[in-house]
Amino acid sequence: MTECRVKECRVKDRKTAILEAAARVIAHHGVRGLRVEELAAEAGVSKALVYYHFGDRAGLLRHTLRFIGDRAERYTGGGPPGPPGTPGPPRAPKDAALELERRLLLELRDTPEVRENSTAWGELRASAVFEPELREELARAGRQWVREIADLLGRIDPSPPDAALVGAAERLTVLLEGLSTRWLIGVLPVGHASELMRGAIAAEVEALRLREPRQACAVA
Amino acid sequence: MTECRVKECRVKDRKTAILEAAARVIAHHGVRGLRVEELAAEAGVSKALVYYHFGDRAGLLRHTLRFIGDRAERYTGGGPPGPPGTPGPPRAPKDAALELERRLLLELRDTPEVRENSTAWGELRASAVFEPELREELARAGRQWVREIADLLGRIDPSPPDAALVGAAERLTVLLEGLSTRWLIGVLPVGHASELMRGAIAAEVEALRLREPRQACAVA
DNA sequence: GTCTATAATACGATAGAC
DNA sequence: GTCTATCGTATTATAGAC
Repeated sequence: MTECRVKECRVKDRKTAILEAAARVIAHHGVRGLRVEELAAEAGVSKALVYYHFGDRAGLLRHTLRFIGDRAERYTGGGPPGPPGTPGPPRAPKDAALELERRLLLELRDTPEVRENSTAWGELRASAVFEPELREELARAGRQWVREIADLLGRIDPSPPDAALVGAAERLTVLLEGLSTRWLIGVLPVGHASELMRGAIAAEVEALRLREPRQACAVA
Repeated sequence: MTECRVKECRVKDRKTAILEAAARVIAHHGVRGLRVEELAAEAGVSKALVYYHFGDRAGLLRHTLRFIGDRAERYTGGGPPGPPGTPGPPRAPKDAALELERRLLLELRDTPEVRENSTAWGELRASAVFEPELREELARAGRQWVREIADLLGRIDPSPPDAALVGAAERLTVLLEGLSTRWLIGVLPVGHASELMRGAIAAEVEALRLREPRQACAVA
């Protein structure tokens, strides 16, 4: 089904081309602005082919959500989709704390790839309020993303119970989504968003450390 | 222009009726699903009247955003719009910490009013990524909301510099938006969202306290 | 699998009377 | 300020050939 045999991998099957175009169009005009005709033109195929492959508009959105999630999974160099992001250093697992910060800040860089992935993901997430068929995929991606962040937190400080790690991870990932949204809206400069993210990481890590208060002042 | 002279205040001018209907319709079908015809029917007026009062669809959205913000301002019993919420105890300023928690959790209650306001606000916020004319109002509301939370944080602990209070407030309000979104999507039970919010408040308050590390263990 | 052509209609916006 | 009637077109989706 795919013709990808040459080094450059330029020849894609049209189904994939449609999904890539969908991500691009959604990032530029939103889910509401997604016209099947425009999408087809962008992908270089006919309108009818879109319906052939995805049934209807809703099916297209569902597949696009999954596609974006999978793409981010490869891009972040790790497990999760989530509010997807983009390339980054080929994964050098130095200190867990640094890796955690790297992972979370990966989604807050003003590059075309991050913008496109994050904008499209944010749009689809917002649509999910009214399109229940998107929820399962969102929930799945969210869980995976939380799990990964929780594991990184656990590598920084293994003492807290898993529930506490997961709670912190949930807060950090949800905050990231919120920051990303504000950034993309244009009411929050991306640098400020990163700074806030760093602050939250620090606060959460500190809070995890303070779970055993006796220990807190022992060193002092 | 308004006929509101009887105790029940039931007779509203049609412009207001349109805005209320807009909030309702957006909460039920999203900005994407807002059809001017349906809105008019919901408000009990003609389609043409909507255009007369608001010019076009975009103008309608702009005014609706402001309307929802103002309504939340009254509802929360305080200053801010923001990810708007609803009624609550007629504002008993007990302890600042409790007031802070009350304010933030006000937006995470599963009542028809909160759902409607939050859903509509979330939709309009998401739309703002592609409709720049909504940004100014969103930024204004966001600043006001942050200011209020920062002030409450300052009442809990006056020692940190204002920038630190504002940073914490920004994180808390952005997190609230994210939690609200996830709740409304249906991937996060409202009780769990509240729990996460409380955890974040605790972490931020603690982090503010630890800004002067020498002080931290003095009491111990 | 992929295309062209077209059906069917939903939707935003306006004209003009009252 | 408010209505009814209508216009023009943008969009989704399908039919049917290749």
